[in-house]
Amino acid sequence: MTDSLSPRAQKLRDAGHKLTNARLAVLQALEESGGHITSAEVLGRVDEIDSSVGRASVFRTLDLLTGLAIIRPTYIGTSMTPTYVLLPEGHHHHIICTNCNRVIEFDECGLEAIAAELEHRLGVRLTGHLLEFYGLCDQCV
Amino acid sequence: MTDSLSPRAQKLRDAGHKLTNARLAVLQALEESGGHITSAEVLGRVDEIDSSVGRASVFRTLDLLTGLAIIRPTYIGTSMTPTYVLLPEGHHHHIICTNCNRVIEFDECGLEAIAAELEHRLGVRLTGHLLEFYGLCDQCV
DNA sequence: AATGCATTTGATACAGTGTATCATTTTAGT
DNA sequence: ACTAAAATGATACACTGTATCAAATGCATT
Repeated sequence: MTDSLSPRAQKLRDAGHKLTNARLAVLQALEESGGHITSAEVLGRVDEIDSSVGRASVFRTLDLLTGLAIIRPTYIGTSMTPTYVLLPEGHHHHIICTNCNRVIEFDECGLEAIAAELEHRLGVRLTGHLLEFYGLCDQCV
Repeated sequence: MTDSLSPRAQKLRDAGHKLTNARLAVLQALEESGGHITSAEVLGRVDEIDSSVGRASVFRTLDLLTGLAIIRPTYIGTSMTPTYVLLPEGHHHHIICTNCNRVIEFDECGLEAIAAELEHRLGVRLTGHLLEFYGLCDQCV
């Protein structure tokens, strides 16, 4: 059967991973979430989608998707189990190897441009990136 | 006494917070760390600096420093207690209000330039930002 | 369609992190 | 020095993410 897969499911398969019920359920939960979702919410949604999916598989899948740059865990509000990064001048840029966790620092200039430049200069293979600004919204200033 | 304070300690005070032993110990631990450090390592270093500092104060201070954009928790490697962010095209940009945790999405263009533009257009007050790329380093490609 | 095998799974029990609570201490302005 | 407000430390707890491993499953091949 040549089922039409979601782009993300296709990406999973292309990377050599099996499309299991657990993984598809997590993907569905993420896609239905609107873009921002906690692990607790993923667990809840997945349980509704397929209650036979185990807790461990959900976390395993989230890690897998993170490694593929399909999702990225981030801190909204309070902190839990982080690696703290000093922001010397109010900002910081780095590449994290998703395989060996090495951190390679560099100076900022462009964005899409710098990605290509970094891939060429450092021999890295970039699959995604995240830019976050911090501060106060108009309701809180 | 007009002690010379570290820039970060000054920032803390300027924001209206008291300079306690616990906070100074955490700052020192962070500054001695080289820039990347886990909470467990902070706890260890702080214990060496001043063993009377309690566990709770360390976490409180880390949250405080995060709110001031002095540090920023991030995931290096595996995940713990995250808010998962979908990366539609392999990347994503947003502002997180450190007070009410609201997320405001926007499209990327510059970097320092876009920060100023966002402050003007959205009425937000930005104190810092973080740009992360994901992928494989040259040893792992 | 059936087979075979590496991958993945789910259940459980556990380790560790971050938090709530609150009486006591400390900071810093007067 | 005095004082009020802010912050602390100790403890006990809730909860998250993980290790383990026998059983199940995806999927390439026949």
